[in-house]
Amino acid sequence: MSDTTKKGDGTTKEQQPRRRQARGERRIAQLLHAAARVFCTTGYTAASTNAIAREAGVSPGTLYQFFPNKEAIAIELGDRLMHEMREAYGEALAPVDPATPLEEAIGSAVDRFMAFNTDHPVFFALMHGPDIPGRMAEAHEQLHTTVVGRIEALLASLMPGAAPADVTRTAHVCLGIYKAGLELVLAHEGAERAAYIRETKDVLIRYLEPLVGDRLGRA
Amino acid sequence: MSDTTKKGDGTTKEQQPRRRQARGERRIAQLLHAAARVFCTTGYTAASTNAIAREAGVSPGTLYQFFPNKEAIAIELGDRLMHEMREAYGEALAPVDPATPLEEAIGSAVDRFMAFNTDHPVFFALMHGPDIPGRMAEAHEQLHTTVVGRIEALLASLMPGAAPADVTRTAHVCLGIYKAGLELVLAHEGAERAAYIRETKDVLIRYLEPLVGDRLGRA
Amino acid sequence: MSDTTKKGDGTTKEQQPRRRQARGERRIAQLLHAAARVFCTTGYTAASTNAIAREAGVSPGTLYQFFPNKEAIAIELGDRLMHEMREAYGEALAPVDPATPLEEAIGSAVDRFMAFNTDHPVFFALMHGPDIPGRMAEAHEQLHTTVVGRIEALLASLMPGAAPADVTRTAHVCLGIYKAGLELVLAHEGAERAAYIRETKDVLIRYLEPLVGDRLGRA
Amino acid sequence: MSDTTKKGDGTTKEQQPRRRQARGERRIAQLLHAAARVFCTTGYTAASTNAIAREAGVSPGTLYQFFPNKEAIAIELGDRLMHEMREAYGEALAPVDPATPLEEAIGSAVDRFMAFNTDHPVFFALMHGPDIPGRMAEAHEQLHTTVVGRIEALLASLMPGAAPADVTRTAHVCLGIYKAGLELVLAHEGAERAAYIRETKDVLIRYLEPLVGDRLGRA
DNA sequence: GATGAATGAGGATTCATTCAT
DNA sequence: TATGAATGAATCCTCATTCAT
Repeated sequence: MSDTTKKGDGTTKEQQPRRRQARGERRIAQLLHAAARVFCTTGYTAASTNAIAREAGVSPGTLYQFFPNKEAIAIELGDRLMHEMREAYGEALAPVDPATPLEEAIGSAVDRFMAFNTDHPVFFALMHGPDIPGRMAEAHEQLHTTVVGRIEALLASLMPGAAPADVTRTAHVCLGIYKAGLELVLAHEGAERAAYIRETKDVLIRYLEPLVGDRLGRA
Repeated sequence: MSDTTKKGDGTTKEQQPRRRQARGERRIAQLLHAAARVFCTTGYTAASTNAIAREAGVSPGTLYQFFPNKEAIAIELGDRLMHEMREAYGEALAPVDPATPLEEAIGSAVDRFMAFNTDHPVFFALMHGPDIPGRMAEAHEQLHTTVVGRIEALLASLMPGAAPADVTRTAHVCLGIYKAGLELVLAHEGAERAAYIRETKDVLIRYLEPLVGDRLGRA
Repeated sequence: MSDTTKKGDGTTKEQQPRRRQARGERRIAQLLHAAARVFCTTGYTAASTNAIAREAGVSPGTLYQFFPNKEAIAIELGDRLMHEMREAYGEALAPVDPATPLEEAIGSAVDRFMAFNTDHPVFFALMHGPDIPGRMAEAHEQLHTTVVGRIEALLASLMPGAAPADVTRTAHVCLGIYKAGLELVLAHEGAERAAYIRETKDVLIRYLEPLVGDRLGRA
Repeated sequence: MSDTTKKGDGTTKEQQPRRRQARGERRIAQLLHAAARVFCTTGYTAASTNAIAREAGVSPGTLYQFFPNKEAIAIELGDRLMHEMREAYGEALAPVDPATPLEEAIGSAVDRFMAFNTDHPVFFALMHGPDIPGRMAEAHEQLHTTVVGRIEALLASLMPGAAPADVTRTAHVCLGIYKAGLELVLAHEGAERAAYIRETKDVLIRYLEPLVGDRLGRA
């Protein structure tokens, strides 16, 4: 409230940008957290910007000072989520050591992602398939593209000889399987949830096994 | 389809109104077609009853003469879709002859369903996962339950010794895989689409193979 | 009227927003006036929120920024009316000096209320009996209860020995008489109106006389 | 169903009008009963013509074959109610034998009317004061006028010397008191209802006593 | 930056009434 | 007559977004 006021001079232009930005950052984080909560509670489509602002404890106007529209909130949220994911579980997305058995590679990757996604349920809301096949909202599109890219990179190291188109397709399929598994995981708890994690791994492993059959330790 | 026979009572009430109701029946069909188009264009959530009425070329009031709300439209649409599916591809959902190789069984089932679903893209809109895991709209719930039930029945014949809970879980996973595949299939065309159908089959086959390993012709 | 004092805590939060809220306060008043006009013109039941907004010269959305629904408008309007009434004619509802002759007490009370109600004809709309006996809308209920309570308090001082149930019943009857009289008063003008005020007083006086017969100055 | 059909001749034009009218009469009665039920349940304003038709088990179109609009239904209902009232309790509204004590006259009149009105709660819905003082709906207006006229006639015999304007005013006041009492009576049951009937009588008696003070047996 | 008021088009739904059959 | 389909304006209410302060 009294950050820049009551100083009586109009010349403090060198220091303030820092402050400003810091404050702005805090606001943005606050808004994104609120958005995450609202998206989780109501889903992306049903989430209203007013509700997000309310949840963040700020006015609608303030929200629009930082984001031009609802989409932008989701996009930024997705970006940050990806950053956070990379920081927390970076290696899970890194090219795999060819010596690692596929089961282990997939098992640990799924474990990490599932853990991240159950900790950050927004992810589901943002990855949630488009209402109309083929046409995704900007926000989803962006996140989706990024994620597919990472999976492609991962797969490239597993399927060295495959054509790019095949890698891309396989990546899409893997993501599809993962999202389907995630939905089921999030919809259950306890032992049942664990069972669905297990199933998701199995589906992926069995799907990929023949595609990467010529790897070390599997022949 | 059958106006007066459903209950099997030989009395056959409602003979005079048949002509009158014919118009209504047509309107209902027309409205459901319009709804299907709108659901496909905008997705279920974003579809508005006014848009459906407009698409059907009638006034909002007319829509509400036949359906109490959007939900009811989706439910009826789902019902009819299931009926149509059963009539057209009934045997695809029937218990499988144990002599059929799994690949063939799944291959033909996926072919049939994919064909049906590309012919009736609404199905995807109606099966489209809930915005929030666990909480589905009535319309989705109903269709989902029916479909899962059918898959369970199918699987029961493939996994004779399995615990019901496992069958249920497997059914959910299969449906998840299928929906993920369908989304990809609908998002592509031509050769790419065919490739995705191939992938979907592979995922399912490889996933189910070990679970039904004791079948004839597979040992 | 008093912005920050209601709760009596010396901390006086909300100092900065005062200016901001001033506009809102004005809008609320404006909306309530508009609502009063519309209620008087069309009656409470037939009044539409859009009509109220239009009358106030604002958009529907603005109305809903301040009131969640029609009911709330009526309730707030009733509250303000009661406040205003208490401030303007507070003593008319205060326990009566036992020395005052009944005629005078009732005469002056009716005069005051009639004056207030002809100045604020909304009151009638808000007090207007329920469409179905026994079932009142919240808005009416609230105002009704308050008013009956006041009358009970007044009567309690006039009928010291009476059972509470009798006092309550008498209060309801008095209010009924008053409302019936008010309807007639509002439906007429000039001399005829005055005559109806006279009649209303007479009805009340004659009804209450035997019930408070043991008062000073009347024996 | 088979009233005029399957006779194969188009010449039966003399007898049918009777039949027609008879059937029409039945329909009208049926609709009016339904309307009465709906008016009682929801109040006049909230009652919908569709609801009335449904309650009567006919289509909306049929309703409009007999009544041009909602108002007309209420008017006709009010008329019939008045007829029935006159037939059942005709003498209660007849000029009073000057020898009858006022208490008895009013007591029996109120008893009769209250009995009629609790038996026919529609009456309340139709007599229910206008939403806006002075402006009544046609239906109410008509019934109101008739009722006031009867009361005037009754009072004329009690207040032989009074000016017509005074009689009219007194009649309005009496009706107001009665309606207020009726509302309270209908809102309560059992002993409390009886008590309110008692109060209504008292109010009327005490109000009228001085106005008819020079009657036999009261001086 | 921050606030909260303001917008107005759009959503679901209802209803008195009319019309074709 | 009777039916039930059809209408379309009107209802309440929401929401993304903008604006004055």
